[in-house]
Amino acid sequence: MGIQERKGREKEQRRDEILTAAERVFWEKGLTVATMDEIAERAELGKSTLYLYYKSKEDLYLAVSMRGGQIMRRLFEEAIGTGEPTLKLIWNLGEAYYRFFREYREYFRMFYFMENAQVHSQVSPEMLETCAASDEKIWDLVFGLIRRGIEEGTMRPDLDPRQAGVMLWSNANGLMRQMDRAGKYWKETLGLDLEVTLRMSNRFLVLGMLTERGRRQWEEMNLGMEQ
Amino acid sequence: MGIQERKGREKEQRRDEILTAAERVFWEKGLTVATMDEIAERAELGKSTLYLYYKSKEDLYLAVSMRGGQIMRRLFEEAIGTGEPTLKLIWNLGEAYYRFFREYREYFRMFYFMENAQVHSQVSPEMLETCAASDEKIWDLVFGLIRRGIEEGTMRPDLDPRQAGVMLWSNANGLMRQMDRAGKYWKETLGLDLEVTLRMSNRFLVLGMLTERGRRQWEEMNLGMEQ
Amino acid sequence: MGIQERKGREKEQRRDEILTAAERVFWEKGLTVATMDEIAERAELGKSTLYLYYKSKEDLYLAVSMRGGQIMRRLFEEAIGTGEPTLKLIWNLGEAYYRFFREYREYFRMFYFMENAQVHSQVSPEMLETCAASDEKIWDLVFGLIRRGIEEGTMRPDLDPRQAGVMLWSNANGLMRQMDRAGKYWKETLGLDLEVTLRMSNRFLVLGMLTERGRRQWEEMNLGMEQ
Amino acid sequence: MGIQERKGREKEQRRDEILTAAERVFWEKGLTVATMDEIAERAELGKSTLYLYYKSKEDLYLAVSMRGGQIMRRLFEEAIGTGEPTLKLIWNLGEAYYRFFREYREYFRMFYFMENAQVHSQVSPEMLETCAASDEKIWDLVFGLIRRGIEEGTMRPDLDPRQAGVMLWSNANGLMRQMDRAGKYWKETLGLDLEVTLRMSNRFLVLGMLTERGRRQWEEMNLGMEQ
DNA sequence: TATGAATGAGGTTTCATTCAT
DNA sequence: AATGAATGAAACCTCATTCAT
Repeated sequence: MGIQERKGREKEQRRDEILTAAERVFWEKGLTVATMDEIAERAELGKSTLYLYYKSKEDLYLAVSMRGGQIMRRLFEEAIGTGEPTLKLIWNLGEAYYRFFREYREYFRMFYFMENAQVHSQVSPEMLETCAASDEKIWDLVFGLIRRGIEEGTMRPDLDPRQAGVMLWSNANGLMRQMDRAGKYWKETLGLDLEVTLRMSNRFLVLGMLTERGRRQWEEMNLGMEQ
Repeated sequence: MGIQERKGREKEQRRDEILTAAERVFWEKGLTVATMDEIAERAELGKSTLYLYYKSKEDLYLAVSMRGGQIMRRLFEEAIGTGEPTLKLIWNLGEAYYRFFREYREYFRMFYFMENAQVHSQVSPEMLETCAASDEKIWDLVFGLIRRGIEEGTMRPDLDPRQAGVMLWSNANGLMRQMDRAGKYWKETLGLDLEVTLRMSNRFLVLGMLTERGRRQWEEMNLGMEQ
Repeated sequence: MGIQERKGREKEQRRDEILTAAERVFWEKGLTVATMDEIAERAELGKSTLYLYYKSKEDLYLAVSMRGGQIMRRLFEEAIGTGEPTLKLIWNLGEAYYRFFREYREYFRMFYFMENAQVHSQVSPEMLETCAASDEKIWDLVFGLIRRGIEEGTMRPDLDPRQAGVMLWSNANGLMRQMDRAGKYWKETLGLDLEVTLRMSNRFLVLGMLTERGRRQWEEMNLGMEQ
Repeated sequence: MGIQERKGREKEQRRDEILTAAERVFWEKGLTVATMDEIAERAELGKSTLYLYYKSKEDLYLAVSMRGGQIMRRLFEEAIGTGEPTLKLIWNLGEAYYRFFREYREYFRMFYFMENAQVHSQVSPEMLETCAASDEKIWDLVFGLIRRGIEEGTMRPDLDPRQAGVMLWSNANGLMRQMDRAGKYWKETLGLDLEVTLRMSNRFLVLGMLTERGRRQWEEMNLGMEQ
């Protein structure tokens, strides 16, 4: 039994080492250019050993991605676990996503991959499912929060919580993509700080979702107006 | 003289045939999986002939992409050339982008590619420049429109036109990505039509940008409330 | 008739222009790396036009080579047309070859090509024949000279003129190849001037071919001892 | 331990098999015309396997070449290891080179390749170095022998051993090239056996290098006069 | 469990040459 | 005579993946 356990631990640890090696390579080269050879070398393992742990390069890529997903979820949970009013928590959530974007940019970029349906074919179904599950948990955090806002009467009762959630999320996402790709250009050539833009758009959207009471509460908190 | 012209026309036509063949293959397989072999076969040309017209697979991909860019620009120009009030034109622009998304989905997807900096290295500088120029023209349409709104006093004077532009564009983009990737899931599993969400978020954002006068005008037009 | 002539002249001139263009490209890149495209561009002609004048790249290469052959023959003829004693003329011939090596190195190098029988297959029979004819003329110069030496009693009567000729020629050739490939190395690293070596070996060979009378005459002329 | 060893042996053997297959193809087709495809097929290996062992076609070519170099060195060492007088050994060396030419003609031809600087660019630096080292060892054999002759007073003291060496080598080389390319022509059309010429020229050169004492010793041995 | 070795399937690109005009 | 366009054949090389040990 003890042996079983140790073996299990060791195996888990080995998986982790592989992920760490893969991470670096994927971050440097991207999915296409990265090679299993290089990952194996960086992991100080035989190339074929990688296949004992992950079924394909794409699977491995997704596994690394999911590390990012976990970090994101942790940030989200911290952001909404402060005991502050619901509207503030919603704001916090946006800020947490933005922080994830700033501090874990590489993971953020890896998420692009999921958007390319054509590559999904290379991924094992199990991995896809694991991903979907992870995704769902995050969405649930968001949905739950908005549902709470509706229940307490600060958010409009005609709002579908999921609609509101996807709206906020997609908006933030779209802008951060823009920042990632061309933020430098916007700032240096056009003199425009997209970070401000991001907060502003977020505020506009939230305002659209609030009841009169919510609006008053929001203005008291003065969110997204600093700077 | 006549000969010269005809030759020129024929060459242009041949370029077009190649694009059309490439289009299909790229749409079916995606950039990575598509092969020049298959494109050549579909174009009923020798593979090497392709290289007479386009320097690399990536170049060809971008050339196809730019067909989409041109369509988009045409749609945009139509949308804002109706002589309607500025706010309505802004709305039209969003609708035009959504129409592009619905009717030219494949082109929309090709734009993903531009976001992947790692592949840029394979593209010829000339092609990149052409792309950038095309991009700029589209942005200018958007910026100009918002600037007009500010000048006529329907949009808030403290607004930076470019900030407003990128806000609207990124939001729409983010949501449409979501729709593309998982729209079916949202609709069939969650019963949520993201098209409605898209219009709603767009309306919220615009509302945030309007002056009091603009808001009244907007409400009269009742935009984004149908359905 | 006049027209015929002019056409002929023009055609000859065009052939020459092509040769000149090809020359440069071959000298810069070598046979393998040079491309017909580049040659055509340098000649300011369409690529297919080249094929009107030369059947293949290899043919063209040989045609350029033969320009070198003609130069060599001219040098040889000058060298033995001075009216000096036969032994001096033999020496002159060696010097002429060496001069060709120094001043027309690129042509010298092109001759390597002939040694590679495997490439001969790509050459048209006519071109090969032309080459052989050119070769023969040069050999005849050499043979004739030695024959004269034998007849006048300065060279050993038991010598086969052709044997003596090929001996002198191959020896010089072998050393000049060495110089061409690694002359710098011999000089700079080993401090050895292969030019001296070349003259010395030539002298040794000639001495071996002389009769007693020839030897006296040779010593009077003091050839290959300077420096 | 046993396993390690066996694996090492097997790998070495595989390298050898590849060399043998490559050898045949290169000999038949020459470097340019030979293809890795054909070599792989002849080796009954996947084409990619070749690249596991050799970095490029040129590298593989050189590796085959070096087999020839090793054979040559072995012949040379045998030739000078007989305990005979130095002058005889020098003669032996020439004979050994000629024997190499006759019996390992294909390798001899491969050496042409080294003279083509343009192809060097395709070769890995390691391979070039290995080649250079192999070359040097052979030259050292030759130089050492002549140095010995000078020391013992049979060869002229004013002679530079390296000069003498390159002289003998280049002369032999030049003639053998002639034989290789056109030996048949000389023999059948002109009735001249270049083998005799080779020995004669060699004798003439050596004679030029000898002291009076050396000359007497040489004549006693009657070298190069047989037949 | 770990891996070295092997490979198959295909990748893009090049270029001498031909053909229709 | 001249050429632009087209191409076929092949070239080298890569890499994810599998297999025998």
